[in-house]
Amino acid sequence: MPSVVDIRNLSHHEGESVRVQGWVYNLRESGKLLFPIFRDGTGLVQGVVVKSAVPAEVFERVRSLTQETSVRVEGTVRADARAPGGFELQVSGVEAVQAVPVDAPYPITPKEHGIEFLMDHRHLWLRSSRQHAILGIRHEVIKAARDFFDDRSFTLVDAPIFTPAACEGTTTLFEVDYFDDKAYLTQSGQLYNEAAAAAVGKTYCFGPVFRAEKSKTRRHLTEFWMIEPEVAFAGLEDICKLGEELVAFVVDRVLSRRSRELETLERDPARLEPCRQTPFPRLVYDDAVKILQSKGSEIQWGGDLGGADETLLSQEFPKPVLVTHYPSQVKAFYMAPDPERPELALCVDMLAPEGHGEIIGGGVRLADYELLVKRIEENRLPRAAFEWYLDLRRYGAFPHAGFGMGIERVIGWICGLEHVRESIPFPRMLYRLTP
RNA sequence: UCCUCGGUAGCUCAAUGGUAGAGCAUUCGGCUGUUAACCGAAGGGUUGCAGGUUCGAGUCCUGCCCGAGGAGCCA
Repeated sequence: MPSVVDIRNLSHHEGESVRVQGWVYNLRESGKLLFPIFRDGTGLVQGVVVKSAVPAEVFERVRSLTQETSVRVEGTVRADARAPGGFELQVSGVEAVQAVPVDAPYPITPKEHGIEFLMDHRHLWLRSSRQHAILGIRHEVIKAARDFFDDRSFTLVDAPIFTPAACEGTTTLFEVDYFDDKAYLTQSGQLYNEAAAAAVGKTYCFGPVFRAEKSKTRRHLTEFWMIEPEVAFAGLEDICKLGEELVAFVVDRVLSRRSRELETLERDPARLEPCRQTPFPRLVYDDAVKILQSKGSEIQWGGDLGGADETLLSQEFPKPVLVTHYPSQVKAFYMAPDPERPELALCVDMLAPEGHGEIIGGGVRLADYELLVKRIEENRLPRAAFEWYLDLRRYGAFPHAGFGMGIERVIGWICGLEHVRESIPFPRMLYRLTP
């Protein structure tokens, strides 16, 4: 029996008899010729069946294959300029593992579909070449981000998903029953990262986070994945550098290893090319506000950047732009103040080009016990839930900084997606929980 | 939560208040190199739900449901 070969590797088996296992992608017919297209997750290959060259039953069996029927195919690999990709499979036999019934065909045809229909069939939509390419790039982005930290002696310390209290405001928390108590799904691993940093110096966590924001925009998910480094004794400049090096590293990896996927997505690599190199442009908040006002934004000093502001600003630069020193009032309670201008926070946001939004948010953490207690009270946060966090300021308080990078927005930017929902296999959004 | 747009065949969409249609998909027929093949034919409808106006409603009105885009919100 011929050995199983991945479609991606068929070109190395020219002239050999091989077996392919996968699914029927499409079937074209031309008189006494059949052109079934098979996919196996590694690629697509065109099969060829000539009626006069095979037993009638084999011809008939291929002819009756329905879209997405799972199959085992045997045939000979041959080079042919007329085949997409230059190689095709001269089919000698096919076995339908499960034939998709004629009266209940595969719903996603190789034609146009609306977003609602596609999202309802997300579990099947993933099989399409475009979604397949995005899955490949998502894998590469995650692998690259982890390699980046692993290669720099960061220790992965996983943060919990059930948490007793909010890292941020309480309005955006998903509450769940926890036996006789309440718990919340984490919004960030950040507070736990600070504990881990005191244990291992340089740490990161990577996992899903949850935000019950009733946001309905192309940049928002209620469940998304964040990679969050935290570095002991680091300052703002240290993590700005870390952030831009991370992003440049990820972009470089995708450009060098996933050019085929970018091509499938019709994403121009030239748009990403500059982002392989650091440094990235930097702006302090004061200047960002001035630029935005000169561009016609309504923003006033002291307010946070709106979605439109972020887009406007990002369009000024070919690379991601780092905005630092926001007013403390628009940032989280644990942000350290700038010693020179205490009304500002030592924080940084990185905005992706082309309006893909904030991809990194972080800063220097408040190390001072008294000030942290004051901030917790000012924000009306439940003190008891933060006692363990305050311990980090009682026992060897240390300056430290870190950030979180939202994986989906990075993928959305790199892939040039209209909406982040395509950057995660099964998006969770305001009005979508299935499939 | 608010604003805007939408819901008609499996899909994408048409249809002055007057017989509900096309393309694709499906099935059948034709074609020995197709490239989202092409050509011909057939089958396929509770027009999101409920009520109202009207001789007559896919179309107008009211309410509801679902979805999309955006806003607010969002380290």
